[in-house]
Amino acid sequence: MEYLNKLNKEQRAAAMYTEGPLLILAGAGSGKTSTMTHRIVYMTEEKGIDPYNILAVTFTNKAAKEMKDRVETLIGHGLNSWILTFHSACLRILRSHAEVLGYGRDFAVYDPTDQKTMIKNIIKELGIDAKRYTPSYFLGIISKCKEKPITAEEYTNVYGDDIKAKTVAQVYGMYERALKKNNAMDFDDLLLNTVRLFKKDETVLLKYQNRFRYIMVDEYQDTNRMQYMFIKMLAEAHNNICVVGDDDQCIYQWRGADIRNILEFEKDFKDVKVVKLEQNYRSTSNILGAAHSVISNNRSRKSKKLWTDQDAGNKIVYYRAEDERDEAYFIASEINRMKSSDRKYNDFAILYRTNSQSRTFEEALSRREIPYRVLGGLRYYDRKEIKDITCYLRLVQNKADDLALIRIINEPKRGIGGKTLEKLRTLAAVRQESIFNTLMDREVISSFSSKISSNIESFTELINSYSSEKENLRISDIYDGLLVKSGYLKALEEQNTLEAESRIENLMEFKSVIYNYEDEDPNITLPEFMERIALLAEVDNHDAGENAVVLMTMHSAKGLEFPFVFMPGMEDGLFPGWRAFDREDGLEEERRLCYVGITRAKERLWLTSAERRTLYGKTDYTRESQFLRELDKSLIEGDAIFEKKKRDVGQGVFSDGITEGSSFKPFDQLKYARQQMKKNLEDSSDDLSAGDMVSHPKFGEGKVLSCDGKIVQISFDGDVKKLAVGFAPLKKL
DNA sequence: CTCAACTAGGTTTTT
DNA sequence: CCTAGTTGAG
Repeated sequence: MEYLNKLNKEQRAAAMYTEGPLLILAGAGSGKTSTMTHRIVYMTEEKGIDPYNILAVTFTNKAAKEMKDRVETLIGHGLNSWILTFHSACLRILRSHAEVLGYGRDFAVYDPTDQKTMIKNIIKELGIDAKRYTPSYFLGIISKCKEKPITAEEYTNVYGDDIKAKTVAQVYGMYERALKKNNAMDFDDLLLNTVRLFKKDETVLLKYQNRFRYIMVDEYQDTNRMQYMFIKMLAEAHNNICVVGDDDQCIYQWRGADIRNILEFEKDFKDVKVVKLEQNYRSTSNILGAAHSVISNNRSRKSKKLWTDQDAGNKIVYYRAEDERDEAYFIASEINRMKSSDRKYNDFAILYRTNSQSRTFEEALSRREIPYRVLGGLRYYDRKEIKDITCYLRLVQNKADDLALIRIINEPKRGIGGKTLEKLRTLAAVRQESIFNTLMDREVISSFSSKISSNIESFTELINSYSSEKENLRISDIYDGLLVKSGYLKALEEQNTLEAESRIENLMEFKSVIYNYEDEDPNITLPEFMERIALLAEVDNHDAGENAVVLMTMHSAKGLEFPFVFMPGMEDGLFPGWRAFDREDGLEEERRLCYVGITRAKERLWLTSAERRTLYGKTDYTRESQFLRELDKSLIEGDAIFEKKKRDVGQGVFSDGITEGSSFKPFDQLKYARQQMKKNLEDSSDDLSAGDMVSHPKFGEGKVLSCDGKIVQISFDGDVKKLAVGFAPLKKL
């Protein structure tokens, strides 16, 4: 019980209240995670609750991982509770019961890019005027529907049956059918289908109700309707549900988060115990005061007031820059200045409203050779090259994935262009089979010119050889092999541009991600790996130990903290964003976001804005953010010090002597990784004959039994494996 | 079929 | 400003 002494009175009360519904209203920095982890420890260690019966859901993988790690550190061993994100919890459940809903067990998860591609196809197919209806228009509506939920059939009943609604309903319907046909679910489906599953098959629901007798939900203020139903259905049986949240930090309403979930929790469940955590352990009182002066302009909020016993600390710095470059250079030099006093780079964070703001900062930071890390924005697998290679992997795993095939069949260029592909698609549609299957038909292939048909053949051969070997190969070897043998890497190298170089770099980085997974679980299979990737946001990759300044949106920063925080772009129209005024509650949500941003800071906070800002190629004069006007002025240190110094001294030279154009080389892992990859593949010798001794990275040493030039049979300790010559990573001994 | 040159449209935030 | 998509010349 000693470990509970680290908690304050309220925290302890929350941790020890294990039976019945519990609402923890936890202000920013009030030790929420600590309370939750101790609660789990208390339940398992003191109350004798089997960890197997505990379910804890979070929004991000990062939060889930952190909670799990912290519990395991406290108890000193692993535990078999489910501590997962909503989406991965649903995915896990669906994997075991998908057939109840008519899906195959190995259904794919489609990410937003896939969704967009599908909608584009449908728009084309229906001949819809692409100028009036964009893919994102449909996707937005569809996603909203799935949150309610409203099916495609119900759509016109709800929204009338004018042309517009009919079009939407039609697209929605086709989208759903296409998903089903591809045996795929989108992110919304994961939740929706789990709830459907629970409704459809009571034994399944009972099974999980019976397992999860104790349920915890993090960031409850951000749950949407489906997430609420998911939790509610599971919790109904035992009623041991603990939700943690802060209505002031609800920043996902635009995405369907329903703030009523937390405001009405006390009505939803009977005899709710409420605990308020109001002592902030994170920030100085100046920072807290600033946060409070902003958020108190919101009308609809549960009453609570954070307090701290920390000192006032430094005042908040506000700097009004000339333009966004000046803003970035100011921040970069402030980091330099602070850094000298034995601080590490990862003590600094730059939190902005929109991802597009990151560019200027990247420039300014690299010019000063300040290491930085941009999180979010284009996610890893949204980048073209990552998406491409992922599609190769997807196709290897599941040859029926038409979406993946279409994307890569001519990437890199192998002379299979639009015309050819169109023929193949219609043919496959007529024959009601996957495109890949159609490609395997010799008759079909021979109907094309000899050049095209041989191209097709080598493509199918490439996929097939890895597909048949996928059980034997490590993911990293499949990855290397595909990159090299598809010619993808070569095509990039031949471009010989800076851009191609950075693409290669990204591919190498992706490879190190693969290595990490393999290190954690040497037996990880391709499907397992793909699954983890699908639900991974880049923020989850944030390594707090890396000595680099962190750049991300305020949204992504929720749940994190930094000693020094910069919030640039404090201008009306940017923050709060102009779009905030479309929605009734939009401004309040922006204000909550501002609150979240400010409360990330532990010691010092800088706010900046620019007089002129170039956005989408247009330069405009700006007005200082209304949030600045709301801030308690007595907490701000003026910008007097900076006003007099012109930061731009002459052409391209900045006041601290850094010259424009001095290039910045990040690091040269890249060359090394590429050499290794090539070497790895060259090792896979193709001139093997019976009797040779070889070594395989996964199976160890073995003896070649036979080799016909295509397939080699090797005995590893009596275990005979068939491997494809030229593809398996074999080393002749 | 590919490549280059051009145009139009779009940007909030994310699992 | 950037990207994705289109068009026209090889």
